[in-house]
Amino acid sequence: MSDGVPRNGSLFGSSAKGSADLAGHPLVQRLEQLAPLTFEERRALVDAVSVEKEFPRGSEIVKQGSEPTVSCFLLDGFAGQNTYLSGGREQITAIRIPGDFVDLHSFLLAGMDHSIVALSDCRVGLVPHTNLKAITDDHPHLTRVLWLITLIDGAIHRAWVAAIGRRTAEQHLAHLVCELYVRLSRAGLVEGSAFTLPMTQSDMANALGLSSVHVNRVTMELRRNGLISWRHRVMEIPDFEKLADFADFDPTYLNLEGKRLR
Amino acid sequence: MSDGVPRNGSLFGSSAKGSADLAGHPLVQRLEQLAPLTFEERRALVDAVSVEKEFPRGSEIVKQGSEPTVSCFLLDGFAGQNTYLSGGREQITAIRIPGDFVDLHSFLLAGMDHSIVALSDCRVGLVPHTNLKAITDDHPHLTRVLWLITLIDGAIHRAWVAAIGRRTAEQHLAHLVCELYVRLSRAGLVEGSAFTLPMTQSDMANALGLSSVHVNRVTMELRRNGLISWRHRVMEIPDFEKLADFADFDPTYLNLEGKRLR
DNA sequence: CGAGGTCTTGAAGACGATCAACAAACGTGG
DNA sequence: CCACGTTTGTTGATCGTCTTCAAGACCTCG
Repeated sequence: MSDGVPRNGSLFGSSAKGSADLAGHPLVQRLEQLAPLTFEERRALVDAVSVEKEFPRGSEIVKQGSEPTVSCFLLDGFAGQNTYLSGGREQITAIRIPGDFVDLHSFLLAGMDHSIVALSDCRVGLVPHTNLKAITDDHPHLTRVLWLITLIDGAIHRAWVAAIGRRTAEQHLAHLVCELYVRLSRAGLVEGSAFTLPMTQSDMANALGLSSVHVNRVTMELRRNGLISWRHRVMEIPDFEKLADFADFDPTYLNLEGKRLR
Repeated sequence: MSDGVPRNGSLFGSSAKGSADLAGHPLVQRLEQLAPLTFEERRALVDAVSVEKEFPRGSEIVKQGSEPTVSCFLLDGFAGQNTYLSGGREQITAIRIPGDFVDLHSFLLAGMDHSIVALSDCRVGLVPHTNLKAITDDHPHLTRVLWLITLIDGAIHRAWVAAIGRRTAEQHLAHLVCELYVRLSRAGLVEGSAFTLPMTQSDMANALGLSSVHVNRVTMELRRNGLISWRHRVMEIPDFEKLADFADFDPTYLNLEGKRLR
């Protein structure tokens, strides 16, 4: 955790709130997309958030090698899970969007194997690990839903390994755009067929394991073929089916279907 | 779950066992490398295993697209998490060794986004999801350890994304060998500086996202430089430090350190 | 209006894929 | 134990994708 601006006064920070509000909390909304929660579970979840913090674009929200005692929930903005290698090489291993529990895994993992970097200005809710510990002691169902969140992260990683290993650069970019489109849809952040994508082509290159020059060329090729239009931080997808088809995109791994967890 | 030979009579299958035995169960051993367990927790874990099954090399232990009601624990042999794409392309996203809880994630995930394929003859213990459900209802600490196992899997996936995206083929192969060396050491499967690796160069190619021809060339280059000798299913590492250095291998992600979870 | 970041384009070269052929190892049955 | 077929490993030649380096155009924001 580095140079963010501490902030209090979250709309949902206090325990003295009515029950109606709880369903509107971004954390509750996200988890209830996976499984319904009881009032007590919502309460426990909302109360687990301690403070909010803001991070300017480019800043490190969590540092590789550190051992955090809180986990971050992304309220606003895009962030990247960034692994730094020797020789200045870096690789983004996941893109985090509003509503994502960015580093829930740091609750149990010993040390951070990657950084969390703000890809745009970010607003983050902090959840102390002690609170997560309490939740796992008292709320088995809620624990399973939290666990599930990290399992979906794992599935996304697998999809990335397959994409980077066996798809062409063009297909890979298309696949990532499909993934973001579906996830942002779920988060209510797609308007029509377009969404705001604050990442630069160079950020994208770090996510795809390519050079920024090649991302540029591949982007232009996809534009030429009418699969995407990506300009001025706006990604537009004229025909999602066509793009998904080209990318060989199968959304199974995003776990949209759900499963009875209670 | 396909054509395996069902088998009963596990040494630890019955509930009527003495307490001393439990610590020797491979499942217990694996979890206790991460955190100590109470007697009740060991009991619950061992009792969760229903039957054992065997799978010949090349067979599918779990099928992509299926919705398993049991999870598999690998007692013996090597298995690969294999993602199949269109056009016959395939990518291994993780290598499973004896002691690994191969598809624990299928407990909560809706459908399998990948297959589990036997890379050698395998012996597997089956754990019904209903039993895992019971564990998560009654044993918070044990639940956290199981969760942690899947989080380490996620960390391995991240390391693979970084390796495949930003390392040269030579470094990548070296990195994978380092990973296997460390994990097999923990499982007590390294003798001296060598271990049995039942995978073919072609399997390795599927894990590295390369062609088998190139894996062969890279292997020979590493041999020429004295970093590995890999022949007849035996991988030998004359100087692990040297190999780790070359591969830019940092074992943090394997979570060897541990953390207080109780 | 100017400066720094981002995008675009070109040219050259490295890395890895593909195709093809052969050698070595393995396993299976006679 | 050997013969034979199959799988796995090895090598060469050629091709394509993506990288690197370099320079210029375009934005955006102070």
